[in-house]
Amino acid sequence: MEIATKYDPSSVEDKWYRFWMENGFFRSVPDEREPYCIVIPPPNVTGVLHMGHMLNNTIQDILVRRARMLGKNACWVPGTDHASIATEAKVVAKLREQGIDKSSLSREEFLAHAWEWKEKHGGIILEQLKKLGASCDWDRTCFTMDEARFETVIDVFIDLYNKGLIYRGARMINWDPKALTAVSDEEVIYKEVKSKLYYVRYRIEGSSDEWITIATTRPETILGDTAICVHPDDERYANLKGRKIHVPLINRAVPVIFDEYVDKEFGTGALKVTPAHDINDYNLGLKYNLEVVDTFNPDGTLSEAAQLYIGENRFKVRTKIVRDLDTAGHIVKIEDYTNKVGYSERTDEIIEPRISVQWFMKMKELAKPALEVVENETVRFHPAKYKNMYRHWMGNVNDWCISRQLLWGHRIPAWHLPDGSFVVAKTRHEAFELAKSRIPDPGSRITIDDLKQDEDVLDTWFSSWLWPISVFDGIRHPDNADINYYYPTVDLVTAPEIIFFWVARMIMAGLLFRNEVPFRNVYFTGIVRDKQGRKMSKSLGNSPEPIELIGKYGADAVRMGMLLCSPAGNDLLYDDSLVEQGRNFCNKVWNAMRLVKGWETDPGLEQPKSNQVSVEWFDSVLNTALIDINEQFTRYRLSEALKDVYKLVWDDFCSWYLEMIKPAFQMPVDSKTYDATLVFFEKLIRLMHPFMPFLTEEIFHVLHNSGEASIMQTRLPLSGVIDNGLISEFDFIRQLVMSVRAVRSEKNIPQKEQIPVFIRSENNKGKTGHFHDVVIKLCNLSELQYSPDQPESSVSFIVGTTECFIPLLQNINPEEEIKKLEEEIQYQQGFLNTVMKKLDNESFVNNAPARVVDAEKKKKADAESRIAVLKDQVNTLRN
RNA sequence: GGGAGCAUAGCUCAGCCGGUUCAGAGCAUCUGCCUUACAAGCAGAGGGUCACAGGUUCGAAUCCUGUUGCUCCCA
Repeated sequence: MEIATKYDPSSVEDKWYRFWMENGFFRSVPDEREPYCIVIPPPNVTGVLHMGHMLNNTIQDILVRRARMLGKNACWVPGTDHASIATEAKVVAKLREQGIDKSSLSREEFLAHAWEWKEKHGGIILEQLKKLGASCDWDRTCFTMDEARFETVIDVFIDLYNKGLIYRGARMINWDPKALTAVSDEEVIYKEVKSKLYYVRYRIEGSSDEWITIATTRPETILGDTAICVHPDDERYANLKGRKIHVPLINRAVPVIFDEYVDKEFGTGALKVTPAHDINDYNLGLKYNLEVVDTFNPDGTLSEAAQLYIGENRFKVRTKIVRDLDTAGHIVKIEDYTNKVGYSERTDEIIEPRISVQWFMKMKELAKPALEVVENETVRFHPAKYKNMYRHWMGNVNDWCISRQLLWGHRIPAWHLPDGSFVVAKTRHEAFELAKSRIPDPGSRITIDDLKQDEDVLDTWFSSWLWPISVFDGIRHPDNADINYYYPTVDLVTAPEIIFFWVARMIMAGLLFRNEVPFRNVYFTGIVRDKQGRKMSKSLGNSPEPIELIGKYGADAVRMGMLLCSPAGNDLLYDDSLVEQGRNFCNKVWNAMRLVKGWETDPGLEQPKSNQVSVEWFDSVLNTALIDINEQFTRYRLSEALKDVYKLVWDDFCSWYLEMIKPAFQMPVDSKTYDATLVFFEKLIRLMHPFMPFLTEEIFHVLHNSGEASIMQTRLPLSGVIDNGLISEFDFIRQLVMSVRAVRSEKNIPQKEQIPVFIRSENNKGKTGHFHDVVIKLCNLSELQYSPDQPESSVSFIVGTTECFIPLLQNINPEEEIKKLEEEIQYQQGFLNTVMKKLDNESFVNNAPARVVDAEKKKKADAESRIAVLKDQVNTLRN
């Protein structure tokens, strides 16, 4: 059979993915095995796969496939998130393209469009994950707004409301004037912007020319001022007690209040107070019972209450009011100023603090136990440094604003009554019954049609936080077989930026509803950046298209590339060269298979000693590596694990082992060695399978025509006996071989040309042992002999403390050799000096552990003997 | 303003509790090879005052303090 010299992923990947799906290898149902479960961080239905998903899902797939091959019942639950703001924005944009205005549609009509959009685009990202090789149990695919999840969310809302954890109230919230909705604190991104600090003077009541100057970055909110605040200890303003101040342009008289909140050093030390438009001012307003004048409309234009500039955009008004203030003689000066301004994560609009009636969830009580389980490592973070961040946040949580003024989402199950009160219930009917029961006078005339359901929907994270429970329907059916078996899940793989949005809240939900954490480990991936360290973004155009990348290099190569350079929690600077490295590795493995597959065996051939020892050696190397790699996994150092695999396969297996046992051209190999090699190869591809599922499945089948079996069904190789003596014996051989090669390279001796090597030995006893023939083969030697003397006209080198020679007829320049030797002597002498310095130091000898002192003594002896040998060489050359 | 983390080769990083010929790996670079598995390859080579300054110690990349620079989170 002809096998191509290059591995072609495109010809095998779809084939094997179909094979896995058709055989249901990803399917998991509860049984007697130990469960291993991961729930996917559900990507947005609006999303298409980006590099962050690639990294994240590669890691999950590696963990799941590994668990499966450890004999666990592995279950990876996929799904998508309805992403209310993002999806609604997309649907609105699409409708606009069709000339349809959102406001012209009823709620039901809009939702019909949204669902249509979801059905059409919602599955794309999951199909893309399949290209990556994701081994999700697709039969379990969930959507945060499918029937079970929807009902779950509503049930939870009602439950928490009844428990008093959810309340409705007027609070200052972050308002997105573009999306026309409240957003949570976590959805506000603070950016540093260059702006101006305006010094504006306000006239003091009862005088014609007494003024107080305040500094503000937001002059357009002046119309909403209801107080001036100064520090109680500020002598400059002590005379203002009991006086009133006139707000410019509208001449509203407002009080002066004295509060330590004011920073005397900032600006003029006097602060204008606008309770409707600043969170700190709002708090001052509460404290001093100030009037609240809301001068903005929801869309960020000025309202009637502003009296001036009504209907105009807030930033246009800023320019205008500054001009008008100046004209009226109120502007004292304007300074450049840099401050931080909050932007909406979704729309990039500047957030407007706004007082509005919203739904909130109390967080303090929930935060405490959720912090506790991370502190005591019931939930472990990888890397652990995120514990600090988590602790800090959990100690300072505010109540969670869970209502959004959107249509796409879980509509809040609250029903408003004509008298302004409301009831919370699942259906209109239940709400009606509840409302009736609450009204003391049964004769009061409300009808079921008087109930009006709350217009708001819930924050998207209000469904996500239930995800590890809701995917198993554990809220509606708390005792079902799935939830009992799979919950708590084992690992969660996610980005550190959603540690509070999502991770913390899932932990709270888990403890609240199941009295058990949702997962044992959280693996935080880094952010995928470009080579210059910039975030990947559409606007920069610096993100490769993942599907194209897979098409070009193969899924296995991309997976490897993603992982190779991304230790947990570190950002990954993406570069195509990483994926190329992955592809090259695939090809290397492919060609190793071609080599082994091409060998003929001869049953009559006895196994040479050198092959036997090579097999024993690699067996020990492999067993050592298996332990190391397993250790890397238990520490969640996946990137390191992959590097170890890479070295084991490329260096130890291909570069050394295969070269050691490789038969001469068109010669057969003995069957013992051949069989051992096949066993090694199979162990290696099993070990590699979680990282590179497609290539390993292909090789698995090429190696033994496996038919309907899959490598997925096999177990990871287990470590066996390790002969450390043999390993260190080979370390000497490796150095010897490398030294001979170095001489060849230096002296321009072609690899084809056979050369002799002599090893100095007084008693003709060899140091190469069973590897004798291996050395001859790897170095292409005509002979390898032991001799007490140095042959005529030869170059020498030292391996450890052993002197070796290669006789050369030409190419020897004594001067050059002497120079090199003397450089080496100098280096060794320097080394010896540092060792001597330690050994001459009495406190070192007395205080250091014996083992360390002995090591130094050995260093000394070795260095001395090497120097002696080198000096000897120089003398020989001189004569 | 509050908190956290990082600084080691051109790049990305490893180096856990101080001691292995400790200054490492991969990539990149340079040199020589199309050697019958693989040029997506093979062999070899060069490259770092471990940010800076102190301290602890027989001994510091590793522990402590300070300085500088960068990054992230929170307000």
